Amino acid sequence: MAEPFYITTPIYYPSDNLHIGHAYCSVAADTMARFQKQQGRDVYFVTGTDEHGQKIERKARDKGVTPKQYVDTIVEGIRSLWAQMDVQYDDFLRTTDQRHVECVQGIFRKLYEQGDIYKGSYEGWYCTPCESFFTELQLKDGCCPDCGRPVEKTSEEAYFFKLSKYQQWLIDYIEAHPDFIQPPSRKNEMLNNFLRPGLTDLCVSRTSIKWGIPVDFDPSHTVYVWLDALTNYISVLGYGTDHDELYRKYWPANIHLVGKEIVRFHTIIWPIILHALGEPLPRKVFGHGWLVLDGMKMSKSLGNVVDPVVLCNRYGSDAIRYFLMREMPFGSDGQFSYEALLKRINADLANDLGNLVSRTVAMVEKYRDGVVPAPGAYDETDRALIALAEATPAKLRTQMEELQFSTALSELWVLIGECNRYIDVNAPWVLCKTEEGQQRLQTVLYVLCECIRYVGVLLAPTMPRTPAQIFAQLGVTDPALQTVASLAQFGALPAGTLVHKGEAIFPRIDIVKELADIVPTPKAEAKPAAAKPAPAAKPETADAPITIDDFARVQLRVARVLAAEKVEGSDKLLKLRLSLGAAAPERTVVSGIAKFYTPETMVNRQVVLVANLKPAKLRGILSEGMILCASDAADTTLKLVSVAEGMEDGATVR
RNA sequence: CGCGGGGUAGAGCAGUUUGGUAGCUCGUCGGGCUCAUAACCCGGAGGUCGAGGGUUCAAGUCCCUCCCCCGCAACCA
Repeated sequence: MAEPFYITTPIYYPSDNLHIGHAYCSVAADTMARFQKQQGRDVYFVTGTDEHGQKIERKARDKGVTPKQYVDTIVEGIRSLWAQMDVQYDDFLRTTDQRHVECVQGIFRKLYEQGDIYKGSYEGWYCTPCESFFTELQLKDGCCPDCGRPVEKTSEEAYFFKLSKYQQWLIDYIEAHPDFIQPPSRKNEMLNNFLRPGLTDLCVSRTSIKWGIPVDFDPSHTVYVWLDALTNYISVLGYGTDHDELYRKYWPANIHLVGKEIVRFHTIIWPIILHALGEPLPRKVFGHGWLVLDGMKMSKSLGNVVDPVVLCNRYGSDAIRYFLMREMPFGSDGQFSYEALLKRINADLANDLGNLVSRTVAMVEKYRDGVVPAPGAYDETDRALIALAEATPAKLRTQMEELQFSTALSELWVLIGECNRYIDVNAPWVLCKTEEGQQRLQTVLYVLCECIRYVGVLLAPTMPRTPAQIFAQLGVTDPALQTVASLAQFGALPAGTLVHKGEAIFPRIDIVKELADIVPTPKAEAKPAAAKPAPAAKPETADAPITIDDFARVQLRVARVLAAEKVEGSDKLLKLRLSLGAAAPERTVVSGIAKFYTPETMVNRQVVLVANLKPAKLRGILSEGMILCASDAADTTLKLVSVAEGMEDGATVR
């Protein structure tokens, strides 16, 4: 009876298409699921979408569709993304599924009946036009963070979950189970930051939000976020129904894989919910890091999201999966850049792996008519390589159990590297020339083919498609030779196997050309310029003439100031809220003009904005552009650049 | 002193738990090879391990002080 292994990703919020960061998490979960399956475990892997809430309600309204219609479209895209990336889940839970709705209602009722949920009132700030509640902290400058208009203090009836009651229990639990929260640094963060200072009870229902699961015994209330979202991990297993076989088999989960920003909910709220229900806790919550772009988090509003679909179409999902799992240690943040991606593909996949396969298969064809020869007696170099090959599966296992994907892959690449070295040391092209060399040549070719078979098998969890290509070239058709079990002892590959040289499995990419190609969108343009190996341009002096193309790279736009205020703690800076017309998102720009213009005189004025300037933080505020001004040499006078009347907001300046 | 993470070769990172000659990948320079996807193999250059002080025979690694970056503080993986 195989040991069960239950792994989950977070359920993603389908307010928009997913980006490469989401793919990162799902690929990791899928890789782990495939790995465990390969090890013979009975794996259950679940993902899904968290479809309720105000943001989606509003997005749908803007598009003139129902919330369900809206998320249906997005969810379709998500599923096709996972199909494209070979994320092979066993179940996909949508929080709008009837099974989930009933499960959540049942849990809510049970917690209410046992007194862990009680009715109280929720105080917050209400924005009438947006029909939204905000907490004090969410407000921007005391106004609605969405529309910038004033808000009023209101309260509404709401149900609360008694987190505080279980606080001490949870502290004790976390301390007694040091592996529960991974990586360990997150554990301290949770304890020091939230648990020890004390928990406040969690608001679990709202009357002002309609798009959600109704509380069945009090239908004016809608179940609010976390109680809805977190329970997906058990509702998907049929918890609380008559058909809870899956639940009994797979719960508690072996791993909840989550992003670092939601570790808190998964290690505080979720355990307490489960404990209150009398259910066991997941064995491990692993908070992975983020992919950052130019040192900044990816986000829609910054326009720096990377679309995984584009990447997969261009380079194949295996290459993207490999990059994601190899490039950065799991658990900490990692830089994403196109340059790093392309370098990885060339160096590791094309040069090391792909080329190893081609040169080996080519030699078997050239020297042995494509037939894998039988090995003779092994010498020192053979034995060293064989020992390495045989030891590699266990090394990978050790790393994978710790979710160290990157280290695991680098172990595998040690074997690949040694194969390449082995070829050099043994020089088959010399052996083939002499009678005495023939026997040796056979051994060398055999050892190489067998090692490559090892590589193919071990690659499969990370790269589901590549092994098939490798095996096709090697002539390995027997499924039994594609399992980890077949790696127990070196030499399972039968002599006499017929190889087939085919296309390069990872063709080299011309990085310079590709970089110029891949980033044509205006917003993204500024970034890779830095990454590009810029043909050693002499440091241009300010006086050197620029071409019209150089100038065209600067996007100048007319913008209207919606709001202005002084930046606290600075005597030079004004924080401006700008409109580029109704179609474009509003922007915040911090400008050093406070000594010359008061906030009041700025409002409703039209200014000229450098729209594609790389965002920068000034006094902790993200400034998304720059306002043009003229000033004299001594900076004693400064005047805003403006356009003659009658231009609409957002107009281009050139 | 809100909490947490980080500052190691041109770039990106490992090493810090258990102190003992500073390592990996990419780039760069030189050499080798010709089976292979201008690839592969070998070698070199390049670091006062953020700063200062301390403990020690010995500190990137332990202790103290300081500086700088980043994240979090009720819902962006």
